[in-house]
Order: sequence, then C-alpha cells, then structure tokens
Amino acid sequence: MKQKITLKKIAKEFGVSISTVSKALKDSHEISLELKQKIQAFAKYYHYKPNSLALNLRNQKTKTIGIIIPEIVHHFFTKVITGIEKLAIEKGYNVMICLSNESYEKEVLNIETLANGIVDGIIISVAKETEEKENYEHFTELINSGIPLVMFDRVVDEINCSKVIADDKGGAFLATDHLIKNGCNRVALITTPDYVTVGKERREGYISALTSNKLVIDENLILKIDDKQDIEEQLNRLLIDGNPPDGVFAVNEIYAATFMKVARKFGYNVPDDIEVIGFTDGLISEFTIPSLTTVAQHGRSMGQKALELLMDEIDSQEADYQHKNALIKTDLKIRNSTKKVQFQN
Amino acid sequence: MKQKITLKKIAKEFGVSISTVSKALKDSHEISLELKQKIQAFAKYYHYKPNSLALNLRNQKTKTIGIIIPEIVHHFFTKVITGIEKLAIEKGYNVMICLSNESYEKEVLNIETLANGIVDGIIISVAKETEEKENYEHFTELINSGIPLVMFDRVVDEINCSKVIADDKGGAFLATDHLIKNGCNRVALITTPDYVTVGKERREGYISALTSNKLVIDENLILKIDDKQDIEEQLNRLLIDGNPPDGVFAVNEIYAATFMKVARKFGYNVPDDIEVIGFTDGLISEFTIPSLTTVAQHGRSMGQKALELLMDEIDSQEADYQHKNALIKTDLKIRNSTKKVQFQN
DNA sequence: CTGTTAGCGCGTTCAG
DNA sequence: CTGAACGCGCTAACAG
Repeated sequence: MKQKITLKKIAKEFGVSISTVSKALKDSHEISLELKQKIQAFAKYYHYKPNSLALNLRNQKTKTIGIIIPEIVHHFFTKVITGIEKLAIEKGYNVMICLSNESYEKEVLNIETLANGIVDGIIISVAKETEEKENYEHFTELINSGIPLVMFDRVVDEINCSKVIADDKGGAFLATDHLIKNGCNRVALITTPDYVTVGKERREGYISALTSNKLVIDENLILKIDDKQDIEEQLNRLLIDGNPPDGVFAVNEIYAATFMKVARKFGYNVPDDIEVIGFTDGLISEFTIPSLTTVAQHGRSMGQKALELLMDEIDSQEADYQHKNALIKTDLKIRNSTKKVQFQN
Repeated sequence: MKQKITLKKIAKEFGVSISTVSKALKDSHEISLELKQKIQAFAKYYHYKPNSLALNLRNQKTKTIGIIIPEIVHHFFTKVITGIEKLAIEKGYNVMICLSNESYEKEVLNIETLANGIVDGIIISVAKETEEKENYEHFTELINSGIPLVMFDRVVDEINCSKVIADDKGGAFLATDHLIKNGCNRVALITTPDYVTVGKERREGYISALTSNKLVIDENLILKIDDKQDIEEQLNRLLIDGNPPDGVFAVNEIYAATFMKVARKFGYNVPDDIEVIGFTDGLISEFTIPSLTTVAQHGRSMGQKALELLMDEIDSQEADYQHKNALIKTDLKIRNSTKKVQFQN
C-alpha cells in the first residue's frame, strides 16, 4: 500500500523546505536550475500530483459541478448529462451526479451536501414531489449562499436563477397541429397530473393547437395518468366506450408506446384508425411497431446550454448577475405512427 | 451573497476560541451548559455545517465513492448505478459518476482525478478501448496507491481486485438451450467483437448449449457486429441467402430488436419462423412487437453487490485484503418473441 | 536562490 | 471550564 507522495515528503527527501519544492515544481525562476531538474525528475518518477482536497480548500473552489436529477433510468436525463459532461470536461470541470428519486427530502439532502464546499455550481431538474409541495426554500438558501444554480426541464418560475427548458408548449402545438392537419378531429391528450410543470406546458400547447384549428376542447379526451397506478388500465378509459380518439398526443414515450399496445389490444390500427405522437427523446420509439412519431427534445443541447449558463455565472462573479433563460427548440421526428399524407383534406 | 458560516465566525461572534465552539457543537462535557446551548442555538439558526473539504483533508477520507462507466445512455448501467446509489446513501456515502465514453484515455484521466483524494474507493466497468488495448497499468497503479477498486460487468481477469459479474455464460446457455428445446436447430448468435469480455462469455455459453444438445457449431451462424458500421446492413447477412436461422440469440437488446425489424422486412415472422432472445436489462424489450424474450441481468443487484464488496474492503483496512468475486444469477424473462410450447418435439 | 510564515476550516491533544 | 497549538497539503507573500 504505497503512500501518496506529497510536497512534504519530497522536501524531506532533498533536505529542502516545502515551499522550495512547490516552487521548483512550478518551474519558478527563483529556484536553481539544477535543483529544479532534480526535483522535477523525482516528482515525475513518483507520479506526484497535488492533492486536490488541499487545493480546493485553499482556493475555495473545486472545479466540479453537481447535477441533481430525479431519475437516472431515463433516457432524456442521460442525454442531458452527456451534454453537460462533454462541455464540462472541455472546461476542466468534473461532474458529480446525484439522484433525488423524485423525493423532496432527498433533493434537499443532495443540495445540502453539494453546497457544502464540494461543488462550484449546481444544475438541477427538480423532483416531482418538490413541485407538488411547492417548497422551494432549499433553492433560495442555496442561491443566498452564493452557489450558482441552473435549472433545466423541470424548473420553478419563482426562483431567480438561470433556466433552460425545451420548448414544451411549441412542441406540443407542433404535434397536435400535425395530427389535426393529418385529418384528426378527435385528438386526445395523455398527460401527467397538473403539478408537473412540463405537463402543464405541453397541455397548453395542445389546447392552443386545438383552438387555433377551431376545434373544441373535450375534457373527456384529456387523460391524466397517475404513475403509481397501472398505466394500461387507465388508458383503457380512452377506448372502452367505443368512441375512440382518432389522434393521440402523449406527453412522454412510455404513455405513447403503452397506448399503442392498448389500442392494438382493442383492435385499432395505428396509424390507420388512430395516429399517435409522443413527446420524448427516448430509445423506445424506434423499436415499437409502428415506430413512434415523436417530438424530439434535444436533451444533449439542453445539457450543454445549462452548463454554458452555469459557467457564465461562475466566471462572472458579479454580485448582481443577470440570470438568463434559454429555450431549446423542439421538432417533430416523423415515424410510422402517423400517416404520411399531410394536407390531404 | 451570504458568506458561509464557519467555526471561526461563530467564535468571533461569542468572543471565544474556535476550539471552544467546536467542542460546544459536539456537546462536549468540557463546555458549560449555558454556553453550549447558546452556541448550538446560534449555529442551528445559521445552518452551520462543517466544511467537508476541511474535514476530508483532516480525516484523509471523503465518504464518497466514484463510479466510472463507459456510457450512461444505457439502461443496464443506470440500473447498476441505482443499485449502488441506494446502498451508498444508506451507508452515508456519496456517489460520483464519471463517464469514460468507452475511451481508454478518458478512463485513465477519470481514475487519476478520482484517485487524487476525492474518493475513498472506485467502482468501474472498463471501457471497450481499454479491453482492446489490454493496457491495465492505471488499474494496478490505483490499487498500489491504496484505493480500493471493484470491477463489474466488464472486468479484467489480470487485475487483483474484487469483481462482480453477471452469469453471462449461464445466461447465454439458458437462452440458447431454451431455443433448442423449443425446436430450433439452426440457432444464430449475434455478438460483439472478440475483445469484449462479456461477448466472449456469452459466446461460450452459446457454444456449450449447442454441444450439450449435440448440435454442430456453424460459423456462418455467428455474426460479430461492428458498432461503428450500420447494424441493419450487417444483420442482413444472416437472412440474405435464403437459408435463415430458426432461432437467434443476441448478446444485447439493440441487436435483438434490430434483428426483429430486419427479419420482418425479409418477410419472416417472429416467433413462428424465427425465435429471438436478447441478453439485456433494457427498456425496449417490453415495447417491441412481439415483445422480446430476454436474459435478465439484474443490474440493480450487481450495483448493490459491487458496493458491498467495496465497503467491505474500505472498512477492513488490512494490507492483505482478500478480494472477493460475485456472480449474479441471470434468468430468462419469457415474452412473445419465443414460442410458448416447450418440450414439444 | 532558499526558507519562514500565514492561512484555507476543522478536530484533537494538551495546558492552563 | 476554556484556549493555544498542531497537522491535514498546498500556495503566496515576505524575509533572508
């Protein structure tokens, strides 16, 4: 168990002081060439590396940024992380990922530990439970303590920090509008409970598309899924009364793919009887039959943008930093769960 | 921008020394009850928290463990992480995730930074490129420097550390045997290039199942996929000559799902013409049509086991720690890409 | 050219 | 009951 090599040990080895070694290793002009070379060679041989703990303590910064996400088993979040990570490395930062598991308490805990001197900034997508409780003190405290915070995807308006979100509303509009243009006039929405912010946005896009196409909003066609219950069963309701929708927009991939399964069970054909679009950046869409038309979220871009904003704030340490918001464009990825025929009439 | 509260500041506030405050906060009997109460109340009010950097520096440990994985956009790895994380939190450890992106260089870099005093131990699944290069110095150095290392899934035999792997061979045997028992006698294997260790294991299981069923190994039925090229095109080869396999075992979900797509394009029906099994712990399998029969890997259990072994090594700081290996059972998750009729003859 | 000192924040002796 | 001193590893200002 080889011990770590430190300045102190090198100093002892050469019978010089610690600071001499430190300077020698930084190639300071104050040190004689001969001594420098010897020390540098020695250090290299033993793979000397400054202890980052000590450095961090001294510099009061850590060159690592923290990411808090609700769930890692989720393709969208992993994409975002990939985006963050890539850029972070380029900028010489390390990345630390924490999971809140959608729990308020764990989110608070994560923030507390991260804030405790181990990261220079935090990127977060807030937990469902936090959105539900509307309890945001931990965010304000974090910000007050001087640690930059950037929110992405699931953001909270009340908090004054930089934010990056996908154009949820626009994407939902795009999808719904596409269905209508394809000839659907009974377009259903499969969504989350109200407290989930992205769900709300997507719902607004859906409604706006309906109204702008002069269709009425039929509450019977709006289904809010409770994740804690069986999803298939809840989806049945849309089909069981023999008066099915002819188009379906689901706010995520799982809902969309599961709906297709259920529809098939009821004997409906997708896309001939019912066209389906999902909102997602997932893996499943390509492998369902028919493959699923989706609203692409561009998770990687979101991650990159989030890191950019965070860096911007970290670098410009002005007390009155002006927080920025970014909207990541979404677009339709047409696959086979919708008909190709547009503008048919 | 509220400054962080430290022992020093509290001490100044009360006109006492730093160590007095420190003791007061730990409820030491050396401090008068009155003073203790005042200080504790004050600290609580200002959310005093010991700076972990300083603590780590002092204690020479960090209570965080590092995870290095090749790719995060991969359901199996996220499952493993979930498993690690859950147990880690319980044990009071934090988790830091780094991505190697399958690159040798990034893996080395990750290890170097993590080893540099920021983690107490590392759990890794090695990058493909590292396996290819067979360059393992960074691992031996890490171990020599006294930081416990545990490998999972993609492990390297030559390195003396604890390891946890899925029973790849057994799972492959199970799958292949199942196909044969179902009546297949031309079972194909879709696998990775040779240097990927898990691929090799699974291949062995496949071959062992064939021989134990007295079937000959037909190299034409073994297809090694190069991920850098178009997968569908490579899969065509299995079907293009009009003499297709009647069973297919793929070493991962993507290969399996993609094969089903290709087979369908060639007019073959799964499972009637060709039965398919994939090795995986993924999301896609449930949503393909037909849903995919798989060998379940139990990623979460692997993660948990890996952390257990790591903790075991960290706790027992004996110089001659005896490294342990764990084999995580795999089992068949029967879905609809295989026929239900077993023992038919 | 080299060494001393101080300080980052903390906990632990050891003296008083 | 309280405080001074030390050490974790490092750097920077200041002496010599």
